[in-house]
Amino acid sequence: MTITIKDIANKAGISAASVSRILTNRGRFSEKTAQRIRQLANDMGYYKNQSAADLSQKESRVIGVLVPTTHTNFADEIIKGMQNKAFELGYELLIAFVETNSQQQIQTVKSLLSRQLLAVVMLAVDIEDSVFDVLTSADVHLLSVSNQLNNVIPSISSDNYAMMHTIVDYLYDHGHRQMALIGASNPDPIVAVLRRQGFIDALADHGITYNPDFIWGVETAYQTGLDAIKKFGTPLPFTAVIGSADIISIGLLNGAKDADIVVPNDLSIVTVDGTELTQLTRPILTATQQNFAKMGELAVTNIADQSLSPHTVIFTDITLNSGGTVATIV
Amino acid sequence: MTITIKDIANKAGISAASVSRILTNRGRFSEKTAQRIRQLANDMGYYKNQSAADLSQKESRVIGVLVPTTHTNFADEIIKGMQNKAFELGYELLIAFVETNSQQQIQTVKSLLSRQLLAVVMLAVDIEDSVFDVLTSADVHLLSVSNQLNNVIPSISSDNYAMMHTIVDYLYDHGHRQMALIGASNPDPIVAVLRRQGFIDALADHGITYNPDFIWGVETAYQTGLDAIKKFGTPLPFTAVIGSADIISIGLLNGAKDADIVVPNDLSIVTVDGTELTQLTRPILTATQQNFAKMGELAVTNIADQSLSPHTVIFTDITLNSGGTVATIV
DNA sequence: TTGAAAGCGATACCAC
DNA sequence: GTGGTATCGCTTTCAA
Repeated sequence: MTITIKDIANKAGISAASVSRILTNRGRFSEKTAQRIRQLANDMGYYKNQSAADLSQKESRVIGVLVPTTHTNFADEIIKGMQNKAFELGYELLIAFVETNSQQQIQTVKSLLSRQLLAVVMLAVDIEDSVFDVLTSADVHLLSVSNQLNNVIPSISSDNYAMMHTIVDYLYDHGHRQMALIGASNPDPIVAVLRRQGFIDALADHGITYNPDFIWGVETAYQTGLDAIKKFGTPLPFTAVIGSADIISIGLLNGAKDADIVVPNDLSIVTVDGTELTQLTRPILTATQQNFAKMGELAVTNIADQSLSPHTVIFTDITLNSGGTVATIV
Repeated sequence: MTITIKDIANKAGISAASVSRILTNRGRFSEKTAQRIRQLANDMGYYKNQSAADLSQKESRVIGVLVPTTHTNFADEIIKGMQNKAFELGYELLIAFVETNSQQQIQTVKSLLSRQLLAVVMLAVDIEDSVFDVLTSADVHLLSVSNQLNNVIPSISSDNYAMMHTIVDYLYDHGHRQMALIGASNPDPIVAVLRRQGFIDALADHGITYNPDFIWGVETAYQTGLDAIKKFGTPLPFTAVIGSADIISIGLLNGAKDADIVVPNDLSIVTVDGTELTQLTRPILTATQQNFAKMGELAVTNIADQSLSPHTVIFTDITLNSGGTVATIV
């Protein structure tokens, strides 16, 4: 049988109410009995029944997190950031992985919503409409991290539009004039739209008319990078390429290797994300690193602050880490 | 205000008890009213308050999962396996990431235990003793996945001892006589012990006396692989090396590249784990692939079956996937 | 087949 | 400071 505050109260000869006050550090009580009770609770191996606590309290301190199972290796970093902040501020994280399988997705989300949650954070999740409806119809706060959903729900992400300017400027400064963008051709997530537009506009700022053929690739996948090299053939019609995710860029790098294209001499690569993966390649990938841990922290602090409106858009900083995949063209 | 079964009951003109029976599919009720109630619940946007349900039921269907934040990229695969099975059998997963920071670890585990859990599954977690005590003193079922903890708690993993035989045999058949094992020198996790012993015994089976120097490296980290190559210098005193995790093997591969050691001609590499990472290298890593998804599924089914004793040890299959990192020596 | 009522464990309000 | 008590939402006997 599990131990309840009542058990503790009985043994200590005081009321359950007092035990509750002491164990939660709320209201008034004498430090003397408090000591005794805390000791007793510990000795008896007491664990709060959180379900009971949740039930009797109106406000919940649990934040649901939806993580896509499609292996985005930065999800861990965001979660880590969230977890640290949550720990610090006394919140709890309830993490749920969502499959692409929509049937299961709805099920998962519904079971999430069955816990009274303070908010639900979606990590780069490309939610299906049906699931999104479920989410919005339930009245929890929603927050999207690393994916912008303009004016629908608040979001925390990098400034994807500006990021492309940073990259294009960098490549331009290194003498590149012909550039491609791989893996951001989805019509769907706003991130892709912003990156495309940023890419095009940044080129225009340098007086370069973009070549629509050079924006290619839909899936955020290793294969997309491999395929891109195959598609454009040798010699490549551009001198630099931007991979819209680390995993894509690794595909580009290996695809180039397979086709005897030497990086960076024959092809320069800049990747977006800058996770640990970028350190595993030879040469090391030059990357615009997103601050995922910060996104996670901000997610929690903003939820705690209640400072979110559907129009809230928060950007975290990005850093350009130069590796060995960009050559200067003379 | 949130909608409760009482609200539904009122609107439908029946009792809350009936609504509960219908919505949980328990006990008797007429299918006719059931239809009506289900429809109504849906229309009203009802979500079960799981806390209340948990509180009133003795038995829980929630499985806690402890995942180490130290990026082991196979944790995802195990979780995916668990999640699929859990979904199928009607269980819920409560995933908690645990930091190496012990203070936080205890906190996290305690908050896990505050939910009444059916069981706690530890994924390759190297639990600190203090945390382990907390876990065992609370009366939940414990299960270790991908890490054996002989005779203390039940476990599901690969047969690490046999796996080393498979690898050594494979390398021996390819003509190798001098082999090293990198990243399994920890005294601590039993997995490391088993791998070392398997390695030594497998060599002995081929009449090879092992060289203690050739078992080296403690951390399961990229850097361990890099360092190993540096430590042994050129030319390497062995022709083949076994990396005790994919990330280590990638370190070995890049370390070799940096030292102008050609893989596989100058050095053969076999990696343990066989995650997607192995596909990202050039050459592709030859790997003994563990069946992580299966481990996850078995974890859930065995918890469901209640068939676990502290001495239970379940092995899943391993496959040797030949890539391009093993050469035949003549 | 359905309803009334008694919990489940913790919290919070209100007296004392 | 401390103790009684209603309450949260759901499940589950037990009667009807």
